[in-house]
Amino acid sequence: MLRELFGGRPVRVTSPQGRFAAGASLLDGGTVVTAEAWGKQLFVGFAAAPSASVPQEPVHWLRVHLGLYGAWTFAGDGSTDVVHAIGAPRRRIGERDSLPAPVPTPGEWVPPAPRGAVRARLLGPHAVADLTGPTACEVLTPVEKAGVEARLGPDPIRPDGGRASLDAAREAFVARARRSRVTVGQQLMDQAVIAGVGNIYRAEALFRAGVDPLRPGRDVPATALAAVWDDLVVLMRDGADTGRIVTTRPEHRSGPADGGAADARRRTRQNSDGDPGAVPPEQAFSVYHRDGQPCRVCGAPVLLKELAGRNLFWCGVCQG
DNA sequence: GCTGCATGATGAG
DNA sequence: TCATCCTGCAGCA
Repeated sequence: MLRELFGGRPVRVTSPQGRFAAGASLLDGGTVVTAEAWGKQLFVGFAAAPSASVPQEPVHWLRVHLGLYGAWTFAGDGSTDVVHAIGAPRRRIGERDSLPAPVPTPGEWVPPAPRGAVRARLLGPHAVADLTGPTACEVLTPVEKAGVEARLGPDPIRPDGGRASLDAAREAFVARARRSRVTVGQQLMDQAVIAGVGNIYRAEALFRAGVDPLRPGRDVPATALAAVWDDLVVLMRDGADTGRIVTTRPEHRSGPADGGAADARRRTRQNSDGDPGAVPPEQAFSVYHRDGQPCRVCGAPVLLKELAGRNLFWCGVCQG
């Protein structure tokens, strides 16, 4: 999307909040030539100057990691149809903040003032992207970027998994997880083991595979780990497509009487919540944030335990 | 107005 | 294992 919004033309890069001022000045006036993701990291490639014919190799890479509360919010003149936000904003520019209505004459579009603590702002002729609250926002050289990527595990969303092939990526994940007696629950959160999995996918993928998250990685059968990988390939790509995480199987989604529905809505808001066609938020997860409620499959109460500083949710029966 | 919480990661001890 | 970084918002007074 950043490519669509800003690609090919010089982009103004600023740091309204000020904490990214030095990096912004390095990028300001450059051209976005590519944007790619590896796990939770976003890399935006900037070429120094626009050029009509010569293919542009990035000289700077903007590395962004949203972390827990980082978010992108987007606004534009309406000439490009984009989502309003990515990440953890409880607001959407297009909803509450209400953008200036699409201007009939795009040339006169004026970007809205930055709202909140905007670390970085990318501004093109027709659109603006504001970054708030990231864990990481820095400018890297191509060599530094390669160094970051070398430390990341395979990524189920990437077409080749970030390895020679998707099969090779799966094998790398399985072998790495079975190398250690660290619990598989912790390993799924380790970006060097597998990139891109967070607390939701960790809990949900292990539930779907019937794997006990507290089991040491080396004791989990390779077939089970391979199944977890294959499942994550489907789940995470679907999530990337829809901008929304849904991990329940249709037959396990309960009706409106589902306990804790309001609670689930409050605790994890996602894109397109409220969309009549979408799976309602209180039915999107099997175990995540469902502690104390009955397992959708067996009825046993969903368990909660703090593991390495993060909440782990699982069913002690289905994942026993 | 204040407090606590959140889909993360890092560094000290 | 803990503190710390960072931000916005729901839930409270």
